[in-house]
Amino acid sequence: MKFERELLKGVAPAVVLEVLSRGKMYGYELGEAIRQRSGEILTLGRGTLYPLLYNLEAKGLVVAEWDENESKRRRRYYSITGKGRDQLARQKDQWSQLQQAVGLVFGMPGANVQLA
Amino acid sequence: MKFERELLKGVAPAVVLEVLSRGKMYGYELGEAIRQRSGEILTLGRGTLYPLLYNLEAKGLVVAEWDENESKRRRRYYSITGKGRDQLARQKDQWSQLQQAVGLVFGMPGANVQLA
DNA sequence: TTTGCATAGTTTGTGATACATACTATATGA
DNA sequence: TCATATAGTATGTATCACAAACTATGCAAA
Repeated sequence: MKFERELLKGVAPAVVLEVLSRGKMYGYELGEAIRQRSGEILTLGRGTLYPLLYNLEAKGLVVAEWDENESKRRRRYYSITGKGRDQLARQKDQWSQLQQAVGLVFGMPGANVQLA
Repeated sequence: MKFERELLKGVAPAVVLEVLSRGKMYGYELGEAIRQRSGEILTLGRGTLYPLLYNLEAKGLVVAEWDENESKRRRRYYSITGKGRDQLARQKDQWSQLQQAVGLVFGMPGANVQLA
């Protein structure tokens, strides 16, 4: 599914953090996981996903480490940090609010989703 | 409500087109209408709304005309075009899909909203 | 009268970022 | 050997939300 470019903006970091909140992953694996978990709808290209990960790392929301196994192909594993979890909770809340607001404007019912 | 800056991206044009699809409005009025219709959640500043309208006009999705009444304060009325309505339908569909995809990733239920 | 507030629109500059594309490189199976 | 899938990096482009500063009008209260 090819989205209008800008539509994905803003929600992409939250999606990455959400998937990482269930366990560490390396970049490529993460891209596949997002695709599968979103019902094949969200597909982040390399040029989107990797810079996004660098950005999250720079903000201290994830930490990265190279695969300790030297013999295999080099993989960089990403884990979410405590700060990342806090940020994720805020972003999910904001997403929920945005969803509700846009639902009201569009006249879509049933956009009232609760978070934990 | 102050959203994470980027979260609003992409959906803003659709919100504007949606509100305009119910009748012509001038910029300031439109901003207030969006705020009210979204349950006071979405507030587009002048620096967001006006450039957005210029952009939609340049793309032929809306047309603008100055208020014919000379004596009053100048107001620029915007109307949605046929092309704008087509675009709106596509954008609403994309929003619906994105909502569903993100809902799946976040594990939120009830994100299956139908469009007409 | 003048002062302040709400209305109304324009313009500029900043920061952020999704994406395409091109590049290097490894593992595996036909 | 060669194609394909995997894995990560780097660069350049286009887009856009927003703050802030600016001009200007209408109206009501001090």
